[in-house]
Amino acid sequence: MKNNNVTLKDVAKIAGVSVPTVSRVINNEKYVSELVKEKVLSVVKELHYEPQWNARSLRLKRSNTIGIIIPNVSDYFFGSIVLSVENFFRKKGKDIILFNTSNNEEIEERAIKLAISKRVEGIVLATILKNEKKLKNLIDNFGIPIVVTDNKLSLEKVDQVLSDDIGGSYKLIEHLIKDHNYKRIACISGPLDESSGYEKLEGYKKALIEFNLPVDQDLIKIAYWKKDLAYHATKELLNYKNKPDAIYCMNANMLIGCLRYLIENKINVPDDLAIVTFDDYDFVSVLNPPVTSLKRIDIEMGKIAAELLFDRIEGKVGDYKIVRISSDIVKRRSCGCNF
Amino acid sequence: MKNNNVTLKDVAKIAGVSVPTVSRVINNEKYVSELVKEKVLSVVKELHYEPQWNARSLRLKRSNTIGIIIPNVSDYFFGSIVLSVENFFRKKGKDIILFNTSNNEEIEERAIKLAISKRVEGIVLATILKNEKKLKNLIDNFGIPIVVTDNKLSLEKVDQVLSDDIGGSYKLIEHLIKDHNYKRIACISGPLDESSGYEKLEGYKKALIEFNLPVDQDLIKIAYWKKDLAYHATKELLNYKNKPDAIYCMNANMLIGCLRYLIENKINVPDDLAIVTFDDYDFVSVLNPPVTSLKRIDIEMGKIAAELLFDRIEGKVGDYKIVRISSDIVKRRSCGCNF
DNA sequence: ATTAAGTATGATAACGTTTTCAATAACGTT
DNA sequence: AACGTTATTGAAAACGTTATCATACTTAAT
Repeated sequence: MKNNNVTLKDVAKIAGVSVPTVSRVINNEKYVSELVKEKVLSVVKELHYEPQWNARSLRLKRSNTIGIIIPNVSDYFFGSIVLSVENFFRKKGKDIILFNTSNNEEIEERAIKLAISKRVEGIVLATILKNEKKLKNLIDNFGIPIVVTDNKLSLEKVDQVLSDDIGGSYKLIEHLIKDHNYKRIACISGPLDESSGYEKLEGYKKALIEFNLPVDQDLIKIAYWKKDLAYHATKELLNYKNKPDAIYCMNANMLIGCLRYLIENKINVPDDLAIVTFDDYDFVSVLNPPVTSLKRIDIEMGKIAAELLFDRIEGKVGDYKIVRISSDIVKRRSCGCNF
Repeated sequence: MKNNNVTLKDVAKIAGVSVPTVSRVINNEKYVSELVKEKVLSVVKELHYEPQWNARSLRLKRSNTIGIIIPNVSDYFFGSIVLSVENFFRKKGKDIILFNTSNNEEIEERAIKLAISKRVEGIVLATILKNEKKLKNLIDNFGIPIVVTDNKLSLEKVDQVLSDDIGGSYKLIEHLIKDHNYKRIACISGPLDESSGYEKLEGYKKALIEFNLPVDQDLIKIAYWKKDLAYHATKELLNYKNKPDAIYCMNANMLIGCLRYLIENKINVPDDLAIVTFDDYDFVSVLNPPVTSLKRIDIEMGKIAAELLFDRIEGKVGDYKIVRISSDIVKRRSCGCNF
């Protein structure tokens, strides 16, 4: 009864037909008699035959597999991306093979090569920019469809799905200034050599400048998307003689670090300090007070990335796109709104 | 310069040697002369040769791939499991292929078959119990190593890594009763046909009984791990004439739903109502007030699951284990503690 | 009745590897 | 000088599929 590697040959022998005939049956091709079909299917069932994808892929030169390369699945943002990419491609009958890079450029490079070696049909890639040159080489040499997300790359021949970081930041800061009259708005930032950090900072500055507020370098703390660094950044900011009256956190991790300091030090939001953050993960709305942020677009980004990749895999030609997804502000009490 | 499928044969031809020789070089076998080795490696580099895993796997009868089957990657718990399993097996040179089942039994069954069809070397499975019988068949028929996590299965021939749900619940409720004298403790529960729901409820009841409190069915609301159902459950609970004085949420999603209702209705924690929850994800500690919970063990569970699976794959024999991981309480202000 | 077209099957080759196995060369030992 | 090792290589087979081709049998159309 135990399978442990039944092959077409085994099925063929017992069913008393040839190997190609069995293949035809399980692939539902025409030109198989009803009689044979039934016989074969019954043997397939009896032996618990399952086709072997290695062999199939080798023969078909098609792996039916998509690679997804991200820093960390358990991150709020990347988890969602993986989920929606998986959902999309599962429906298309393709599998997802997952690579966590832990933000390590060496691991990322190995991941890309491995993915290629596995002959994935395409890659969804959230890259750290440091590999840009190597990545260009890989794309040129292997010509595999890649969709980039999260960080913008200055590469041709890839589609990109990005959030409107400049616009999003701008909306948040504009709201703080225009609707609530905050004047010293600090910013806990991601690294500026990643486009998402750089552009979010651009949006922040743009709003300040537009409303005639000074851009004070002391109010900009780079915390590399990390909780603990954000904690320390918050501490520094609030130890200034001339304290900020609002803090903008560029991602959820840093929001958590920031809040940890505020709670430990019993700083009241929004009375002592306003808070806004970029992404609206579900816990953000149940913080006390709920935190103003931008509506989530991660699920949508994943879906669009998957669609673009699928089109490329199917051979659709055309210019490579950079899709920017912008998002509305969700006003909540952390900035003084009364919702 | 473009690769697009360089094979050993191509390398062999240009290097002026035979195919097996190239194979020997890239696999670092002995009995290859230095001269040939150098020549071959230079051609490999020049042509950007990457070995083709399909062919390799077919020949070696080894896929170097692990399947991981879970309801939802972007869930706090499962995201962590996936992360630690990936980390472990990546170091062992194995890939992870990911299946989201969306808690759908049909999808789960297909996922298991697909995984087998891909000849994964083992499976980490967080299953919904409904497939238990089919799962037993699959295991019997294919004899593939499986480690089960999250929910306990009454199956032999699998290792299991579970949290100590009874003990954990007990600790939380005990704390509420013994240290803070709460008397009407409600419970927002997962479904009772999953062991994690059932056992958490057992722990809850055990504590009540032990401290001579009645088990009031009206205070037990099943919200199927979902935010919105937990929201409604909370609403119902707080509309009773005889309101609860504390609520225990069995997972993070339901905590979020519960908190949403509390915030909307300006219910003060812990003055009006105490809250405890099972898992200590990072946002739990920055809620206002921070919520009492049990220390996270998801990362550890993933690691242990991976280790057990690896041992089975390597052929280690021995009794199948059920590893229970228990976890300490983290006391915070949501239940009246003063931390 | 002859032919053409369609239906049903199997033999053979191919996908890209690795693993025998055999052949040859190089080398020291007697 | 004959021999046994050991080192180096290649030819051929195999892994489990699917595609191509050829063959044989039906059926329908003339």
